[in-house]
Order: sequence, then structure tokens, then C-alpha cells
Amino acid sequence: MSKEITSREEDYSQWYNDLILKGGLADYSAVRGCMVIKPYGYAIWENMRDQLDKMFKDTGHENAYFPLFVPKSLFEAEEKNAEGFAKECAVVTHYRLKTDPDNKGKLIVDPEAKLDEELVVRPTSEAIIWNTYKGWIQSYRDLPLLINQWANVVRWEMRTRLFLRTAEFLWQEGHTAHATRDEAVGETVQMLNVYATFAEEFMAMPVIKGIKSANERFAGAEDTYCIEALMQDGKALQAGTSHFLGQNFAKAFDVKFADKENKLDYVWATSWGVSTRLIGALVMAHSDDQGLVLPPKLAPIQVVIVPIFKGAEQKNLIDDKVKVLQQQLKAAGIKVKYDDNDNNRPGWKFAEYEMKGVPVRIAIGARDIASNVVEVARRDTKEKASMSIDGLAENIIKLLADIQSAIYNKAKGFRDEHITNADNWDDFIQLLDTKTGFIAAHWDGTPETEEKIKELTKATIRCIPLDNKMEDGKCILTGNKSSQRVLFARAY
RNA sequence: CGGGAUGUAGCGUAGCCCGGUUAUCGCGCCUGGUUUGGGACCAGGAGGUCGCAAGUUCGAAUCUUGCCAUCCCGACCA
Repeated sequence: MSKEITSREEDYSQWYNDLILKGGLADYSAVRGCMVIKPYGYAIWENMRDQLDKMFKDTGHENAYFPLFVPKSLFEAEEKNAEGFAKECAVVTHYRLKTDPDNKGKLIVDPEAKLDEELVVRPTSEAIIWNTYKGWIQSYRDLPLLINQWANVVRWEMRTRLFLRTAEFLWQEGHTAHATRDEAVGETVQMLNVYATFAEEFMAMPVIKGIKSANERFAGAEDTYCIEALMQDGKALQAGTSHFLGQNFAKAFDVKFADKENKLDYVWATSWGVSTRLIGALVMAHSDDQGLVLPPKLAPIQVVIVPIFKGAEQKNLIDDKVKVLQQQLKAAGIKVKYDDNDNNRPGWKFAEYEMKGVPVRIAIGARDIASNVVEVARRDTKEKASMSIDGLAENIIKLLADIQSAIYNKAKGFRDEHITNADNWDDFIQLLDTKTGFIAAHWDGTPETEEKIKELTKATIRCIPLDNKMEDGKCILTGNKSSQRVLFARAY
């Protein structure tokens, strides 16, 4: 019992940290607010990245890479964007160290190596990218420009949490330029749909597509679209954003194009991103008190095979059988690991792979081979069944698909049960305290009211759902007229 | 950045109040052997700047001060 996990009921935050640390996804580092992503966690990110990258390319985007540093003068060009990020920027002011004359073996910043212009470590890359686009775009023939980059960014957060909020994180950021407003809006919505599809089909995590209120909008955007997910503790998590930037950045960086009539106009822009935060979302969406539960489509190991044997003779017999099975499973596209490490006994391995969230475990011993079966256990329900060795790969593929949809349905059931209507202030307050989750309520549409509600309850408007029904009502705080419900929640 | 808590081996801990030989125990690790259908057992062994730095003292894990880090709760945010 070396790796006990704190239960969700006892301490949800500790449960989350235990899963990350004991599941081997990440570790704390020597740098404040920054984490080390360990191989098992990084493998999940690679799976996410590969899938998203494919989806971006299928929608016509190309990858490029822009610098980590942004000269301060460029950073401040788009005023709202600069203001929004200013208080969380790391800034490079010097380019050299030297030995400390007063303290042997120590280094100090060389005061003579001060930069003429400070370099901002990118918290997001609009500035450096739009400054570059200026040189790439002259004519409508250069549009649309559809570029994505995979990168790290730095936001100096006061309080950090593994994967959910770290000072440095990995993400992708798409930055596109278009000839018309409609096309740019179309792109914004298209990428939101890509994110929603990814979240639901691959992460098995239901999301609500919506638009942010003005308070929650990305600094420098005209509209921020988002996907919002619900975690098991009833708090909402913004899982991805897609921004319609209008002509703000084109104007700030003077990016004009000539249309067919040779008329000059500013281009229309979008940007969109998801980050390693998705791993935090994935962890919280499905896992239980025994450890991680990973969706088969993103699990680094989909099937683990554990041999059970007495003596070398049986071990050899099992090895031979597993070699064949392993080949069949691999040929069927299944990521399979054979753990015949002799340091640990089967029971230990069972617990370990449950902790790591491996969707399917196959146990195979001499008596199984005698009757031409294996024991198959699924992580999500802990059910065990005997399965014939004949046609095993086919059945495992079916099982993996079953698990993928089962955990999606479970998460969706939970999410749907936690969207509740509130028609007055008292109900709203009571729901926040007792039930949590999303609360659908009328709001008068003003930033002041939203701010007030946030002050009083810590709940914010997560989004205005895209598929919202129009419905007359009264704002829960002010009683003013409202034409639709919006979703409130406490959020990460 | 405010409030609270914690810091002793890779992990979890005892000792601290009331200073005194070689810092306790469990897990893990190494060697050898026996084991293997839900977290194995026996024997031997390695592993420590007691978070860091000053101070008090003959003597500090223990007392004092400062600093640092982490966690939790706020404010801020993806």
C-alpha cells in the first residue's frame, strides 16, 4: 500500500494532486510554478497533439514557429491585449552574467549587459506574429493565411496548480488572417467545433460551446468563443478558446491587403488555442479514487498484459503465447504493453495499472492457456471477464470502443444532471452552495451585473451557449429584462 | 500578494514542548534465495547538508531571528 490516493470526498484538491504525482504524469520542479511533465504525462500530450495537429491540417492549416521573445514595443502595439497580459509577463532585461567579485563561485547579472529594449517572454504570440504577417500579406491572393504553432508560453501566475495553471505551459496557438469579416468569424467557429469534437470524441469529455461575456473575453478580441467542461467537483473548466479578433491586430500592426478592385483594407483575424491544461481536464473528468481513468483514444498504453505463473516452465509457455497475442494486438493498431517484470507480483501490477488508468488489463496464466482464454478487466467499471484467445484482437477493439463511449456517457450524464435552472436570486445562491455545476439563469447583459454577481458568489458567466433557446425572463440580480439564459458556475 | 499549515533518506513518518553518545520506524532501493490468479516472504546491505542561513550554547533536528519552498483557502488568471 505504498501509493494511497486521497479520496475525492476527503479532499478533492489532494485527490487531483495525488493522481498527477502518483500516476506519474508530472512532478514539481526546482522552478516556482513550473512543473516537469514526466514521460507518461507527456505521452498523453503527444497523443493529444498528434490528433489535434491532424485536425488542424485537415482544415487547411500549416505549422510554423515564432520567437519566444517579443520586443516590448511590439508587445504594447495592441493596447487592450498588452494591458490584459501586462501584469503576468516575465521580462528579459539583461543578456549576460558575470562572476561575482565579492562572492567567489557565484554569479551576478552583469549591469553592463542591459538590453536597450526589454524582451517580453510571450504570454501569447499575437504581437510577434502580426508584426511578421505585415510582411507576408499584400494582396487578397495571400489570404487566407492559416497558421498554427506548437509552443511554450509563460504567464506569471500568483497561484499555480499542476497542469491547470502553471507559469510555463505548452499549447498550440492558431493565428489566421482573412479577407472578410464573415470568413474570419467562420474560421473562429470552425476551430471551436474542432476543439469540441476533439474534447468529446477523443477526451470523452462533454463540452458546452458558447460565447464569453465581455468580462471574460480575451484581451484584444471582439468575441471569444469557448468550450466549457464540468469537473467532478462541480466546478467549470474552460477547455479551449477561439477568438474573433476583428481588425484590431491588423490595425495595430498595419496589416492591409489589396482586394480584387485594388482597394486597400485591413485584414480580419482569429486566434485559437488549447493547452496542457487539457490533461488536467482529462484527469478530473473521468478518474476515481483508485486512480486515473484514461479514454482509450488518448491512453499511452491501451492494453497491459500481466503474466501469472509458477516457475520458469510456465513463464516460458506464457511468454510464447503472449508474443503471438501481442503481435496480433499491435497489428490491429492497439497500444499494448507486456509487463513481465519479475520484481512485482500480479496484485501489485493490477493496482499499479489501475492507478495509471490503463483502459484494459489482460491477465494470462497457465490455466487460461489450457482453456484457450485470457482474463480481461476494464478499468472504468472494474469488470472482469473471460475472453477467448481466438479473435481476441477484434474483441479488444470492440471493448476499447465500449469503454470510450461508456466514460463519455458517464461524464455526460453527470454534466447534464448538473445544469440547473435558477429563476430567482435565492434559488441561485442555494444551488451554488448545495448542488454546484452549471446554473442556467437570466442576466441583464451588463458587465456591471456580472461583476456584482461574481463579487457576491464567486460564480462567473462561463458562456452564453451557442444553441441557446430565446426565452423572455428577468435578470436574477436586477430583475431587468433578459432574452436568454446564460450559464453561471464557479470555475477553475 | 494576504490568511492558515507544513518542511527529518526516493515516499510516508517518530523525536522537537523539556537541547546531550551512533536520528526512529514502515514502504521503496541493492544482493542472495523462496515466491507469483488482487499491493509476497526470509536473510543480509546501502542510503541523512534534520528546507537554507545566521544567532544563543561546552553542545542544536530540538531554542531565537531571517529567508526559501510546497500545500490549502482567498484575490488574479487558460
